[in-house]
Amino acid sequence: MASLGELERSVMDLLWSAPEASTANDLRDRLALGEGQGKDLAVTTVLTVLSRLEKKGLVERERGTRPHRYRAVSTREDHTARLMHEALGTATDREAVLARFIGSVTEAEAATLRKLLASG
Amino acid sequence: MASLGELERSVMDLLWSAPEASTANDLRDRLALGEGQGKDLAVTTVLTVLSRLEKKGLVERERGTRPHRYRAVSTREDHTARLMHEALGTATDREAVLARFIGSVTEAEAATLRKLLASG
DNA sequence: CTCGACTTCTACGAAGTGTAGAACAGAGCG
DNA sequence: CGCTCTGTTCTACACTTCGTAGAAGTCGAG
Repeated sequence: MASLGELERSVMDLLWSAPEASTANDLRDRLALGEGQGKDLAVTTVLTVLSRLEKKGLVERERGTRPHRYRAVSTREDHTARLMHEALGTATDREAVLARFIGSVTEAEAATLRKLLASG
Repeated sequence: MASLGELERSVMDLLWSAPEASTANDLRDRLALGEGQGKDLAVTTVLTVLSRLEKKGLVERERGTRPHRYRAVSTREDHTARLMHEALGTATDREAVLARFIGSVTEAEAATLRKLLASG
C-alpha cells in the first residue's frame, strides 16, 4: 500500500519541497503554477487528495488553525528509503537482491555507499 | 507501473519458485494447495492473470506447445532489485536516500554490502 | 444571527484487479 | 469428416483506487 497516483505524487512533491506546512488553497495555487497552463483544480480536489494522503500516513495536518495546515510526515528521502527497504523485505534471498542492486548502481553511488558503510 | 495485485503476486511467487515453465492448470493446482482450503480458482482466472502479467512484461509463454507453458521473465531477485533501483531513481538527492537506506539495514546486510562493494 | 471561508460528504468516471462464463480453436477418435 | 475434449481467448461484472468536483455542513467574524 504505497503507490501514489499522479496528483497525489504532485502534492507530495510540493509538501516535500517546502518544509513549512501549507494550506489547501496554497497548494492549489502552486499546483496551477507548476503544471503550467490548464491545471486549475478545484480546492475540494486538493482537499480530497490531502485526506487520502493523510489516511495513507504520508501527510498530517494541524486541525487547530482555521485553514488547516498540511505537512509531509517524513522527508522525501525517508519515504524513498522506506520504499526501498520494503521492496527488499519482500525477498527471501536478500543477499542476492543486494548483489543485483549494487550491480545496477552508478560508480558515484557505489562510492557513497562505501563511505557510508565505512563510517557507520 | 509495477504494482501487483494479491493473486498476481501469488502467481509470480510460484513462477519464481520453480525455474521450469508451468501450465495454467499446474499453477491452478499449486495455488489451491498453497492457500490451504477454499482457494479453488477457475483455470480461466489463472489464465487471465497470466495474460495480464505477460502484458506487464513479467511473464513470457511458449505458444508452440499445446498447453502453453509460462515462465517468469526475470528472477525474483532481479525484479526486487529493479524495484529498489526504480525507487531510488525517483529521488533528487540520491545520497541522502542511500544514507537513510543504509541506516535501516541490518548489520548482516551491511556486511554483505561491504563485501560486494569491495570486490566490485 | 448571518455571511463567507473552509471542511466534510457524496458522487461519478476511468483504470486496475479478482473472478469466471461464453465463445472459439485445434487434436484425436469414431 | 464431423464430434468431443482440452485449452485459449473474449467478454463481463463487481470492487477498489484515483482524479475530479458539487452539495452540504461548520465555525469564526461582524
